[in-house]
Amino acid sequence: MPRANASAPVDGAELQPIIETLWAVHGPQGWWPADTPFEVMIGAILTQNTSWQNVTRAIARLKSAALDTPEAIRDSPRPRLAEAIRPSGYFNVKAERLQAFCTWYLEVGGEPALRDWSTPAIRAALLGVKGVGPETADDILLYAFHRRCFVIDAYTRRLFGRLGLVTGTAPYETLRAHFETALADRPLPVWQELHALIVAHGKATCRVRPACGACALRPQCAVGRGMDIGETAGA
DNA sequence: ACCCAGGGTCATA
DNA sequence: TATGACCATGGG
Repeated sequence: MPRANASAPVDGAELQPIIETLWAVHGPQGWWPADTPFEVMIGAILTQNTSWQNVTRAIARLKSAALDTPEAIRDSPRPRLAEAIRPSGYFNVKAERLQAFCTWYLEVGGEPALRDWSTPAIRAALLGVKGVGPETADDILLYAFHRRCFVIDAYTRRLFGRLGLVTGTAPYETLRAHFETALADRPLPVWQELHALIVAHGKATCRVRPACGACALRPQCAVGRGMDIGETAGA
């Protein structure tokens, strides 16, 4: 089985034309879709393995229930919080995660205090909160704290795995290191926009069943050129 | 009636 | 280290 050069790390020179193509096709995304940094953080937890549309419902319900501040979420009876976020799915699990997060957030002094923390310090602290894993932490760092952390999500694994630039199943930290090296000399907005563009492309084109016929990246894509990268799923 | 969605934790080997 | 079970709603 040809592995399509799958162990090669992402390279800045290879990344640039991909960014330009995605930008040309999907346009500026303006992520993260939220009004405040705190809302970004809540949304990052609510969107775990869940469509964003369901998350917007949950956030609207949090606002109507006056559960849109860290204090209110922390102090709410858990069943009441869970009911408010019901549309996001996993509502019992996520209610516990939101409260764990808000408890931590208030303990450390919120954004005013966290602004002065180094990126690795915030990241380590976030990962210490039960229910915050690497992707959620990097969402929060990139879009709420404006730090240059690259988010590895299912869309990123799928797209770049198919492109043949990474092994899609590689450990999170391996992929993050590859992308962060490739983006090292790029400014924050490029990091934010690239992740958003990857999601847009993953929804519109590089879906589970890919629409290669309509894909602008096809010429530079291993799957688009008909290579087998080990996705057995195709029926 | 499926499959999928901007994951994470915990138990098991 | 690496799988698998579990969590649960709403759209295609």
